[in-house]
Amino acid sequence: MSRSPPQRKAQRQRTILEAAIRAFSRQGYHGCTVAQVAREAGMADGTLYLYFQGKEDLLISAFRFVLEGLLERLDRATEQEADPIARLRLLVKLHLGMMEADRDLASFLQFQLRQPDEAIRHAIAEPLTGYARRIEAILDQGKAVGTIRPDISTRVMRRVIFGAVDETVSAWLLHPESGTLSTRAGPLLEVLLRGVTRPGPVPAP
Amino acid sequence: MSRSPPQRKAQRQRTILEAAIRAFSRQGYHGCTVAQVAREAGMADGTLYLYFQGKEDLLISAFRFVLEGLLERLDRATEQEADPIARLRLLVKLHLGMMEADRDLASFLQFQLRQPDEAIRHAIAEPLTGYARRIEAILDQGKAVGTIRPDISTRVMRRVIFGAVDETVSAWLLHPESGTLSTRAGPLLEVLLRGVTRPGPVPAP
Amino acid sequence: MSRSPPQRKAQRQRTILEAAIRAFSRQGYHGCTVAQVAREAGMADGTLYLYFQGKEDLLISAFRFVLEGLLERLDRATEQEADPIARLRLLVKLHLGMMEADRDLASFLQFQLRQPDEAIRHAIAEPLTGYARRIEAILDQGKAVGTIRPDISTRVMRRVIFGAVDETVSAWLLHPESGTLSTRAGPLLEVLLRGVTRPGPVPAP
Amino acid sequence: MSRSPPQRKAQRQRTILEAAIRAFSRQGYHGCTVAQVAREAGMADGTLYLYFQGKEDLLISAFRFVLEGLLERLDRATEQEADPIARLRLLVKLHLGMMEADRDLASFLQFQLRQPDEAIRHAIAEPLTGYARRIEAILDQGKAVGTIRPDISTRVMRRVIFGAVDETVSAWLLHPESGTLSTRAGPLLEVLLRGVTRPGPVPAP
DNA sequence: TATGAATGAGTGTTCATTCAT
DNA sequence: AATGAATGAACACTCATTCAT
Repeated sequence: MSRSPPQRKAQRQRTILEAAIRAFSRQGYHGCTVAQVAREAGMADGTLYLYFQGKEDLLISAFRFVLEGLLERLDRATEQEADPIARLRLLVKLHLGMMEADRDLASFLQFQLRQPDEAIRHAIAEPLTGYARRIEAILDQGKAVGTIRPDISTRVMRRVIFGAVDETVSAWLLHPESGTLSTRAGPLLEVLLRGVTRPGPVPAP
Repeated sequence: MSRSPPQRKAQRQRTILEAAIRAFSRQGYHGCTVAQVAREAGMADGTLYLYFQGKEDLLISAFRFVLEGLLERLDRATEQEADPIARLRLLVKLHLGMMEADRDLASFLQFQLRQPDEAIRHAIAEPLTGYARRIEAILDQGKAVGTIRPDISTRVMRRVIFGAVDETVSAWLLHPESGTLSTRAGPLLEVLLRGVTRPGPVPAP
Repeated sequence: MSRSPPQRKAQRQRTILEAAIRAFSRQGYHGCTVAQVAREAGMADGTLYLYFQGKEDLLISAFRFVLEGLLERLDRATEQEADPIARLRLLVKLHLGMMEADRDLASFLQFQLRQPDEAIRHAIAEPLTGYARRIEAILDQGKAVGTIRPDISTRVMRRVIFGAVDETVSAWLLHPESGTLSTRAGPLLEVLLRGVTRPGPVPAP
Repeated sequence: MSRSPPQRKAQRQRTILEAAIRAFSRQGYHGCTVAQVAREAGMADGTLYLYFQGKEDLLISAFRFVLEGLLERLDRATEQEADPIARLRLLVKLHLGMMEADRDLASFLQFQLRQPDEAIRHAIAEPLTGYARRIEAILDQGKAVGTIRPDISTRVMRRVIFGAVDETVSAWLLHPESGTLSTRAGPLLEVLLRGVTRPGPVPAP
């Protein structure tokens, strides 16, 4: 039974985006031709242009598709958990788990996301901000209940968390032989939560 | 008085690399033509090829040039300091300070470094590893003297530190209006050293 | 009440041709897509191909349609008039009047007719020749009754007349602000009939 | 002996323009690829772009090149002649002679000049106006000395002359078998000067 | 009969690289 | 050593045409 037209169009777009993610992650946005994406999607070159404005639109749409998918899954998974620390644990574990489950997607996100092109950066700013807000909401909640330290700006902590997770994924992609990704969640969280120093009086700056 | 030939050649290469860094940081590696780099360096297109193999060699050489310069300055500045925690503080402050002092260089490093091209990644792996080793050396030293916690793998902690610093610089580049970079060193280090949680018994996972 | 099939088909073709004339006149044959013609005609792209072989056939058919319509109307209007000079006056006035009445059509004829493509030229040669024959018939008739000078080849005179009218229409299309087209018929005819020189002995060549 | 750089550049541009005129005249602007023009000029595709902005600039530049060349030669030839009628004769004869001498150039002018594209039309308007001004100057001069009739607007007469010459050239290009072009100047001028009617009282409209 | 999604050949243009001067 | 004119391979994108529905 064939789907109704709008569903068919959405399905087609999804097929193309998934092909684009695979192609871009393997060869990079600039190292990849539109023809290769089309071939990966099993279509003719021209067909892509029925669904996307051009190559750049393909990249931007792929980012939004991926990021929004991640956010949605994170939200669904963390909404049950009330405790901020537990939510943070969940978020990091899920993030690492999803990256490990789809290596193409992870590679796409880690290595294609930092495009120097202003237009691209602007277009993906919103979903990225969405991710940052999730972390900050957890931290603020933790401050409210007293489990997150109040003396540090939420934004600074968010950057540490985001940067640490990001770097962990990148390192795993570059050296996959060094082990699984999801098992790194534990130690990573331990450092994020308690710092690198042995408990005791902090040395003065 | 003209310099001796080898010095003259090195000087010329340096001029070209600095031009390349400016050009790449502004327009991105792929958004930039060799002709633009040549113009920025005040030479003819063909001249670049007397000093570098091609565009890619230019990028790789620029990375090495920048990274080795950074490492050298970090080494010179931290060699005096014996205490691991103090050295870590110094390293982070210096890193942020150098990025703030040369925005083109910072932009170049943050946004051009993650190239999906395998050849490029391979070529810059060595100096990047050098940076990682500096951090790990400090951490190991700290473990030895007992100020760094021994229960977490050095590599995991290094990734957290590197990722956090990296993300902090990126955020500053994307939102320069939000303040100076070097003043962020204090809170950032505080989080890295002590974690995001309020001191007390850690909640069980 | 629906028409009989052949009439319906002819009606449909006419709709398409009129749409093509509008579209081609506005954007030019090469600046216009088949999709635009279809949209102008209120049909799907593919439908055009049920009535015409392709884009070129559309152009050629449009030319024949327009030229044959013009000829028919000219014939109907001039058949009553017996005097050659009067018929020539009528023909020029009608031509200008028809162009003025349908600017799209005029634009189409003036700017699309001279196609460098050999196949197109060949295909529209016949109706164009028909127009030339009308003028020549009038001139020959004038020669017969003695009002047109016999010392000049009919073909040369026909070219002067055709060229002058053609240029007048073109100039009006390019500079519509300079006035109405039909009022130019009088002076134009005066020049064609009596020349640009003040009456008197012609200067020797 | 090699020429100095500016001469070399101008020479190169000229080579390209002459190749473009040949290619466009044979296949039409739209039926011709940039690669074909390059091949005709004996260069690589990319070389054209060192001298012209693109295909459209090539067309516009070719028009200006041709028209300015024609005007210059017309001016040089007619400047000696003082009598307006004689100058008009000269102008028409020269025009036909130049067209006959270079069939590619004639074909290019007659069939490519009427481009529906607004930008192209605008760009070639100026040299075309120059040609019109030459004719009008002669006519006004004739009115002043009394050999051109004063009762008809100069502009109307100019259009008749221009249109008649234009149509004569076009007809010769389309039917080259019907004879030489320059011998048509005499009868053509006779009609333009004295009209198509046998001398005598003009029939009332 | 009518549709419009899909096709894929075709083209203007860019740009890294070379090499004669 | 330095130049910069010349090259030509490569690529994003268009659009006339087809055909399954």
